[in-house]
Amino acid sequence: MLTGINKIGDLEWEVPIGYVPDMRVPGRFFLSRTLAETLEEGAVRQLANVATLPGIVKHSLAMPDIHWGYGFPIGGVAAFDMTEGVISPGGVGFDINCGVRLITTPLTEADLARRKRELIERLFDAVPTGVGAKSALRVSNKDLSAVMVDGARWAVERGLGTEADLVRCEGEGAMPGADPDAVSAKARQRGVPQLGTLGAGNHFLEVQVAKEIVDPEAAKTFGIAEGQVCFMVHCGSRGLGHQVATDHLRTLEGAVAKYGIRLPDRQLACAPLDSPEGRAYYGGMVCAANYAWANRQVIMHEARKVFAHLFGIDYDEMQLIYDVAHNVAKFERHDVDGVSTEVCVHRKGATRAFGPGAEGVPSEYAAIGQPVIIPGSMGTSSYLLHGTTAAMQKTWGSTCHGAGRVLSRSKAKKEVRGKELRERLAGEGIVVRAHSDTALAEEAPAVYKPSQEVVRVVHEAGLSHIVARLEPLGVIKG
DNA sequence: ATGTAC
Repeated sequence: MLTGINKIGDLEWEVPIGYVPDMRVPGRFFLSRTLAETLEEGAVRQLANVATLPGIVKHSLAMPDIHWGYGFPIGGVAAFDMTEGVISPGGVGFDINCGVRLITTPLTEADLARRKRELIERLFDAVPTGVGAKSALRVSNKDLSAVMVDGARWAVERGLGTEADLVRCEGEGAMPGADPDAVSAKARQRGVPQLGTLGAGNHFLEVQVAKEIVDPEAAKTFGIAEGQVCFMVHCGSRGLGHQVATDHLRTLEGAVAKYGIRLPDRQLACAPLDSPEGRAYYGGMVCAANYAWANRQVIMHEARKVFAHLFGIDYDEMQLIYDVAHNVAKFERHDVDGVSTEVCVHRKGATRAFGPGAEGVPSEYAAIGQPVIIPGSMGTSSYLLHGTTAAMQKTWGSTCHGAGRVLSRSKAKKEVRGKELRERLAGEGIVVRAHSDTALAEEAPAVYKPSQEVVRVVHEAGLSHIVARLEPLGVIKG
């Protein structure tokens, strides 16, 4: 699996120039021997292919949850310079701004005890789930334009959250540069009825307990303590983001020839950052990213109401720790050979992990670094970490995003029985609520790389440091 | 991930 790849550190590997033709920079990825057993040769080739793109700076990177994706590998990170560089939907993913947020409650596991099943049922009723899920919100086309520009703020201004929530979102829950004109009527049509819906696949809303505090100082700063019940929301931009990606891929496939870009794989369709096509994709992508932040904000609001009603606690006692994007391209300033330089960082299945003092980290967290939230697969631990200076130096301030899939959905359906899985998890005290047992089978823990191993690698490689481990108590899924 | 296929 690692033929032609050089080991350059305990957990660090280099894909040399020449691994595929026309590489401009080497590839680098972070992986343990254990994870190397499931490394796909195709994903490494994709990492190398990304290194052929114009304007790529330093390295084509991948995190330990690397696996095969559309064009770029999932777990991939790549930065492009502002003059020669390109922007590529394949480097972001179809689910633009898929991401995670983590919220604390004042409850303990004992407080939930007999009402856990009821809580999960109420959450399942309050948050629409499933592929075609429709929202209870009535969003007009004009509202949608505002959502695409203002992101999470749109929801907060309508009473679906607090100002404090916004400070605790990456980029305060919105990115600049939204261009609603770069979002097609079809994308709008898909987005209007879906704001505040969870979706399907690996998306979830999970009730968890902070089982283990690894870094007490950081935990205190983030406001989380051992034994505390939390909940986590993992979802993205739904049909709107998917449509934005699909629409712009088509125009960018045309742009590749227009700008004379040679690609080893047409799935790497891209355009210069400073081109009409590249700017249009960026503007549309930002709209979808902002929609996703509003989406997670609305879902958190609905879940807070359920907790407040069921347990008689105050809305404000449920504090957002942070919200991270793990599928997005952003303009950021980073050190390039000792010079602070603006680059376009693509993170596809990778989480920003800015370290202490970095610009963009909320002031209350500045001494620690930003919170990094890594969801586990169903029934396995999730992790709260913090960003590091090493990540700033090695990976454009990036770390992993979770457990990569190792078994396809079709294989999972053949090998796992959803009903048995649900019963087994119930035996472990984990209440699962979904529309179908088939949907559960596709998301069985066995079809994912072990998240604790992925997290161990980023922790030991210094790309982010573990603050707390969270165990699932109950989960709602599509 | 996704009105799970143009």
